[in-house]
Parts: sequence; structure tokens; C-alpha cells
Amino acid sequence: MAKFTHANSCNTCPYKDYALTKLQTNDVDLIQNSCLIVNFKKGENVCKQGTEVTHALYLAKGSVKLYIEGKNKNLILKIITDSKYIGLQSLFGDRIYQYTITTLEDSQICMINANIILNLAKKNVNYLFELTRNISEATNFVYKKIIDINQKQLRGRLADVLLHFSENVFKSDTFELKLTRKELAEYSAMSMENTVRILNEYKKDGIIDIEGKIFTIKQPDILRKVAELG
Amino acid sequence: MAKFTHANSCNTCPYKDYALTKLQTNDVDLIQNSCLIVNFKKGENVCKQGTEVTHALYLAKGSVKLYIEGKNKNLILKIITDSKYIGLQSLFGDRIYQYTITTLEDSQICMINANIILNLAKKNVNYLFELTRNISEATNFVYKKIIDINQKQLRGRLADVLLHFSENVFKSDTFELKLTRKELAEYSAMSMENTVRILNEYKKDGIIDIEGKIFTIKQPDILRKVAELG
DNA sequence: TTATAACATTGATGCATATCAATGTTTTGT
DNA sequence: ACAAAACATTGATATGCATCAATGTTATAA
Repeated sequence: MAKFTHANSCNTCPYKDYALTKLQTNDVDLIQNSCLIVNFKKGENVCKQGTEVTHALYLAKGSVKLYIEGKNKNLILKIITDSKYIGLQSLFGDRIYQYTITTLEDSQICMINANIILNLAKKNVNYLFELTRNISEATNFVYKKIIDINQKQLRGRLADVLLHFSENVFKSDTFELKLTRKELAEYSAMSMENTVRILNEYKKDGIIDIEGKIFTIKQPDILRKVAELG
Repeated sequence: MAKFTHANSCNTCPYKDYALTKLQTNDVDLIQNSCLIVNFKKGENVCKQGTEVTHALYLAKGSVKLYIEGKNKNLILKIITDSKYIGLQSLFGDRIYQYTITTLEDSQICMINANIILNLAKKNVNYLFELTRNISEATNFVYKKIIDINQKQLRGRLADVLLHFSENVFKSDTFELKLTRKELAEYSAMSMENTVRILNEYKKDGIIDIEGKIFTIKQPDILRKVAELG
């Protein structure tokens, strides 16, 4: 199992979340005292669909995939890379994880007792407000995901996904995607074979360049048109 | 356009939301003074995808569909019938509606200035906590919706939808669905023709009974099996 | 360092589902 | 009360996509 250490400097932590700035010093101490910094190796589960929510999860360093496990296939809803809470809405909802979270590389996750966060949230409205904003934006993201799955077909979906990585996640025309083709497929809600096929189509057409896991968007405008037309 | 009246008795309103009980009397008055009770006729838009969020929307009486408008087809995410806030997460997120809401029958909607709700939320943590719980549950519902669309095929999806209406919404084996076949299709993420086809399949098999818009679930166990097997 | 498994690629096949078409039925508005 | 539009139904057709299959390539572990 993963190794862990106790947090000892949340206030000066370089991965600190903005919501923490809304808390009094002694409240940050409460979090710090409860907080375990757990080192996960690549491919380990951080939480598991169907289990009870006992901790708030904060991704300090690394990257994870958040996905729904189905009978035959999985659906990756989000790739989370930055210093971010992961799955906050599970704290306030029915306290059962609706999804599994797995690391895509060695990562550090802060685990804070759920009730401590809930109590702080009940005490400090500015803190709760930040968490709520966070949850709301997560919901809006999922709405966009649904519309993609429902309204576009393969080529459009994959174009969307590539643009999303380039523009929102890595903010660069060239990026290294820490996903296998299968995972990219699960993120785009299509089969792995078709993902490969369409990627190579785009490559042949000079729209993108692929070198293993290094992606280069060569003609973002065309990709944008494909994404738009579906 | 829809007629409206000013609210004058939020505290004693039979459609009052639970979250309101968390507010002081004078704070409820703030809401009451801002609150317009708008009478919408069947088929009118309550809010429109892509527009700015200026008001919190509370469905006092009636029923609405919340749906994403696409190029060719719409996707209904939720049918809301009870005394419920509709689209709370849009208040805390990027303040642009990601969806359109349309009434399914004549309905009364309370419209409260968004900033008044936000200010109260910032002042009263118990109130905000209830709103947050509300948003979280909405998010979890959407997650379930995604998994249905992604993992199951037509028959399973439609079985799921029928069971959901019977068990969660109307809590009865027999119910009147205020949806056209097209809307039922948009809610189940499939074509209208296939919706009709499969409904009649179920009818022929004696699993359900349909009389116009009156649905009767005759063999819920079989329907549950269909929903499970996909 | 070699064996084994996971990953990646490409082509061929089948099927679920949307779309098209034609027709009857019910609402809706005037 | 009538016309027009929206809704509902059923069958035939087309196609987007998953699945299967075969093979090469790259990680991973013993």
C-alpha cells in the first residue's frame, strides 16, 4: 500500500488550494492535523466506486483519472492535474462514490477526514462558498461532457478532446498525454480501435502529429471545424 | 409574456423549500421582497441556454423539463416536479445557463434576484449548506444519467427511465407522463421512433400498459431485469 | 535478460440504432 | 368547427460504430 506522511505546513504548502485562504489559522491547523499526505504509485486507486466517502481528497501533485466503471467499459469523466480537490460533491451528496479515481502517474494526495471538512464548511461560510463554486463548475463540466457524448460523433468527439487538452489542460500545441490509447478512448467515449484509426487519419491529413504519447496540434483551426461539425 | 405577482408570504407558503427554514425571518423577508411569482403557460421557456443567470429559479408548482439544446436533437437531463430549486449550480458557476428549462404544464416559478441569494448564502452558512447539498445531489444525478447513456442500450435505457418515473418521481405503478413521445425519447437519449417501437414491444409482452399518456408498470421485476442487463 | 503481459495498429464483419418515408391520430389556434 | 400543425405509429433502409481477429510493438516483472 501507499506510503504516507503527516502534513505539517499546509499554510506554506506550494500546492495549497485557494479555498484554504478563507480559513482562520487555527482552522487550517485542524485540517493540517487530520491531513495525511499519501504517496500513490501510478495506477493505484485513490477511491473506489460504490464505497463510502470518508475523506476529502485533494490532489496536491501528479495526475489522476476520474471514471465511471461499467460492466464492459469505463467512461473517464475528467483528467485532473493541477492542485485541485477531486470529487468534492461526494462529500455533500449521498456520501457514496459514484466513480473511481486512479492515478496516471506517481501522485501525492492529501486525505482529510470528511467530517472535519464538513464541520469547517458549516462554520465558515466563505470557505464553503469556495467549495460550492468548485462543485458547481464540476457540474457544468459534466454537462458539457454529456452533450459531447450525445450530440457528436466519433471524429467530432475526438477533435474536441484533443483541443481540450491543448487549450485548457496543457495550454500548448504540443503536449505529452499520460494516457494509453485505451484511456483516451474511454475519455472520448468510443472504442480503442476507432480512437487509433481516427488519430492516424488526422495524422495522415496533417492535422496533428503523434510520436508515441507526444501530441502536436498542427492545424487547430481544422480540428476546431471538425469538432464543431461533429 | 407570463403574468406575475409579488410574493407576500414565503414563510407560510405551502411550496416553501426546506433551505428557507435555515434563514432568519428578516432574511426570508429579503427573499420575499425580491421574489416574483411568475405564471408560465405550458411550453414556455423559463430560462434559455447561453443566457446570463440573473435570477435563482424555484419551481413552486407545476413541472418543467431541463434540457440541453443541440444542433439536431435535444437531451432532457431532468424532469422536475416538486417544490424545488431548478439549476442552482448555475448561480455559483460561470453564471451562464448551460441548458434551457421549459414548462411541461402551467407552472408557477419564483424568481429571486441572483445576488440576493448569493449574499444570503455568504451570510448564512446553514442556508448555503442546504443549497450545496442540493447542487451535489444534482451532480450525482447527472453522473447516473451519463452512465446510462454510455453503458446501456435502448431497451435498458428505456426500462430505466420508466422505473425511475414509477419509483422515484410518481411513486406509483400507474402514472400520467406529461411528456410527448418525442420528449420521452429526448429524455432517454434515443430516437422518437425507437421509443415508440420499444414501448409497444413492452406492451405486447405484457410488461407495461399504455393508454395515451397513462403508463402502468405491470411487471416491474422484468423491467428491472431489462434495465440491469442493458 | 528473457518472458509475459499490456499496449498499439489495421482490416474485415455484424449489428444496433438513426434516418427516411408514408399514414393515421390528436392538439391547437382561429 | 375547421384547418393546420404537432404528435404517434409502423415498416424499410442506410450507416456509424463496436466487435472480432491477427499481428506487431513496447513496457513490466521475475
